Amino acid sequence: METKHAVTLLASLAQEARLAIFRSLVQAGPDGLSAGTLSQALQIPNSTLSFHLKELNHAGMISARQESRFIYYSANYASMNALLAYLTENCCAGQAPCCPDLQCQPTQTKE
Amino acid sequence: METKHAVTLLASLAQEARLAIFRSLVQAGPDGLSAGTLSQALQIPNSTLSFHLKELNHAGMISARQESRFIYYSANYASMNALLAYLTENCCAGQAPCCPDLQCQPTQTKE
DNA sequence: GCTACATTTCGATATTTATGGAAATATAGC
DNA sequence: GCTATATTTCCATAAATATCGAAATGTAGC
Repeated sequence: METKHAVTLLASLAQEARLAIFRSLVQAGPDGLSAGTLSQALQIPNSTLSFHLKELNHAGMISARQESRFIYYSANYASMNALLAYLTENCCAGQAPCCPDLQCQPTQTKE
Repeated sequence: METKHAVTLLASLAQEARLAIFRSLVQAGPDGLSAGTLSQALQIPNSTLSFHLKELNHAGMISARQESRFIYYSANYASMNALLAYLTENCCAGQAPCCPDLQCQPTQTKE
């Protein structure tokens, strides 16, 4: 992953409303939730929510699909994984287990 | 973890220079690197670097320790783990394996 | 094509964040 | 306490981001 992309992904999550949106979608699973459902559940005005959904979608953190008059948003698990792997990449220069706290064991750098 | 703290942690990483700093520290391991070493390695002016180190430190993403005239900064692995766990918490409402892509298997919500 | 509903875009404003030179502060050896 | 070095604070400026009402756009059923 490129650094700039990682920054974009992180920035898309580094905002209270957007983090709440993303976590709701993570918990909702692959089917996701409609914009209206999110607006109601999180008590965010439509225009504000739309702005944040656009940020997350543009970053690639979530996906959108149209279904009837609704637009369903869902978490992009692949992006989340790539981000987590990037953050822990080459931890301690590969000298495991120097970071015993790490629950995740992402693969070493591949590119 | 509280939402606001998670946002602070994410925001501390959502900046190109800071992400580079953090990843350098992750790779350096528990001993960390001095401010001067980072400044030189990443080609960041001292004042700018100091600003970013403060941000990371204040967020709790890194730690600082004085040693002689140098200040060594190191990645806070516990914070990173907590953040990763928070992001994937209660994924798909616990209906594994609905998100087969997830490499990480963080514990379910505990609080 | 009219109506109803879902969602986004526009626009103006307020707030936060990033940058880096110069000056200030801290630490240590002599 | 003087000198050298490491790091931070101060400051002014520039740039990016968040908010949300009102208006516009899409979608579908009749």
